[in-house]
Amino acid sequence: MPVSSPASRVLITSALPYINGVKHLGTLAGSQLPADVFGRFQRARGHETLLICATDEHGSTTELAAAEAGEDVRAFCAGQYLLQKKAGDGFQLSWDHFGRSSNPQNHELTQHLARALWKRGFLDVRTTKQVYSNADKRFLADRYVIGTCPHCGYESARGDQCENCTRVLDPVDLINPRSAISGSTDIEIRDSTHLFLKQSQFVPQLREWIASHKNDWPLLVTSIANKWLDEGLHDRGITRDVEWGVPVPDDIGDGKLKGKVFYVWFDAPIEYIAATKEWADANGKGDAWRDWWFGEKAKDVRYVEFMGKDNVPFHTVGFPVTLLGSGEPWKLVDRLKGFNWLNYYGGKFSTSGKRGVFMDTALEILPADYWRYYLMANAPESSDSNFTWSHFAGLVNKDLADVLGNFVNRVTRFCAARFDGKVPEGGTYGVEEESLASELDRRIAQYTDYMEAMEFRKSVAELRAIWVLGNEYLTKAAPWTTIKTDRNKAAVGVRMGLNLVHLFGHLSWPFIPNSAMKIHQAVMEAPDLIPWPDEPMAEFLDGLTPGQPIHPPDVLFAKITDDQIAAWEARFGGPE
RNA sequence: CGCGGGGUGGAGCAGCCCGGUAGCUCGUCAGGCUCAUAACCUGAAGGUCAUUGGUUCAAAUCCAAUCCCCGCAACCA
Repeated sequence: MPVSSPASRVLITSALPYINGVKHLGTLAGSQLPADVFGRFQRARGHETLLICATDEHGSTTELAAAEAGEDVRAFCAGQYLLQKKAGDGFQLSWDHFGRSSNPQNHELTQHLARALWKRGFLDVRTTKQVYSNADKRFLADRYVIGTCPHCGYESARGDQCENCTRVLDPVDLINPRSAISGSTDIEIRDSTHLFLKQSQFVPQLREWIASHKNDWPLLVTSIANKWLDEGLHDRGITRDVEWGVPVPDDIGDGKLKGKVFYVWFDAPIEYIAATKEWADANGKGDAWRDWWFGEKAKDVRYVEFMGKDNVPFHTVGFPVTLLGSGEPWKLVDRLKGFNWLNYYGGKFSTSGKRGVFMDTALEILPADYWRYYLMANAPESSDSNFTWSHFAGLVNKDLADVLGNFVNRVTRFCAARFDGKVPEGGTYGVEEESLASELDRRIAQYTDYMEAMEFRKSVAELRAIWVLGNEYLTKAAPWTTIKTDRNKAAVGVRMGLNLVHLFGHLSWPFIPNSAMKIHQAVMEAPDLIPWPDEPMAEFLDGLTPGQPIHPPDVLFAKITDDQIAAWEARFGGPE
């Protein structure tokens, strides 16, 4: 049967969602959701699995958002954290721990790793020119400086790039520069001292490491990683002149970095580890977190990361350099699954433009499983993919409602009507049933392989094909016909149908956990964690006890109507 | 010539690494069934695989050039 996997412990992280604002479906599709699906799959297979995520909270963007909301940054983050946690729970994201990068565990670990890097000579103190706004009393990141583009004359060019002519800019080149925050022109260039991570020294090591994963990372990931190395890896500033972050300790940089904090992209990935410590602390597990990340005990851990393509450089370059440079035996990622973007009608999801669907509003409209199924069936694996309401409705209506939901419905209803709502007794499985079982053995092995390979589109297609086998079988068995002449024969068809319902509950659980639970409960009590079937199908499909009662569920998946599509296109944006 | 990804029947995708009858889902059309959410099952039509040139007995697949779409370009996260 299914392939066996080498490691018995699986550590899974998904890219940390930025704290500011509930994320849209594209963010969900590219990191948190596939991490959850994969985590559920690994748990179902009986592996010890740890699924970690957290909010990424630091940085000037948060400070400014808090100021705009008129809140203290800490209170602001606490509120946003709860919103994100709630949205994730609503989507049934089964994290073992959902942490916060602002927690003490991360402060401690970030400072520890920085000290290790400093002691080993991998951090440089350098002075750079920064734009300072007197009105805002703060240094401005490049993108917060606005002025006239020296190339094309566009008046609202940002300091990092002109949106009009697309040229890359330096904020000091802008004509009539002003603060994007206050609009003030009272700005000046000041010197500021920062720590730089000497990434450039790690190029050969990184190159070798990335090359070793040529076959188990997606092309997208190795391409992006190699691109950074090929273009010449620059040392990277890892501190910022903002308030909200992990402070640089006094013993680094000979006191020249007083008042500075680490840049979010330095401390955010460290939070993967720190969140694991949060998990251990919260559950009285002591040093158990180290066994997942550090030294000999972590060697049999298979570590898998999920992220959108924007995050790939930080996970293939920045974070590995932090860990390697520390000189300590930290676990590096084994398998890195990167995703392209999910677009909305060909364009970006946009908070300000009110385009697209966000996690909280999505759940107001439809149950989590509808979204989970669609987002994984349509996962942007090989290229960007595109959300449209009619595509979404098509998948939900056809696959979930017609193929799966209706199958469960027709089997259980017929059983209730003609067999007293109990698993029918009588008759024995014959050639049709044996042939179905061996076909399912093949299909499930393929499905399992795809899941293990994290090929989610193909996995869903295989799962769907398995559901279709149920309908095919039932049509051939036609118990509604045979019952007129041969009750035992009809009993065989219905009994097999109910066993298939049971099977579908098991196989569907990673993708659509709530529905899978309902499907399973139609034929018997369901455990909280529905295991992956590893026995031969001939055995599994004989698992229900004749005579036991069943419980036909209500309609599992309601169809999406054309009126709803039209209403949602009007509400969330649709074809231009 | 900045970099990466993509361009395959009406729509969405697989196949490309390791050349050898072009595959899947939706949609369309026809038939079957009537247990079921007007659903399910069977069959059919529909593609010069972006374009051009090359290598080869043979190219969606390898090579070269061109065109188009998306994203990125290091202080946005």
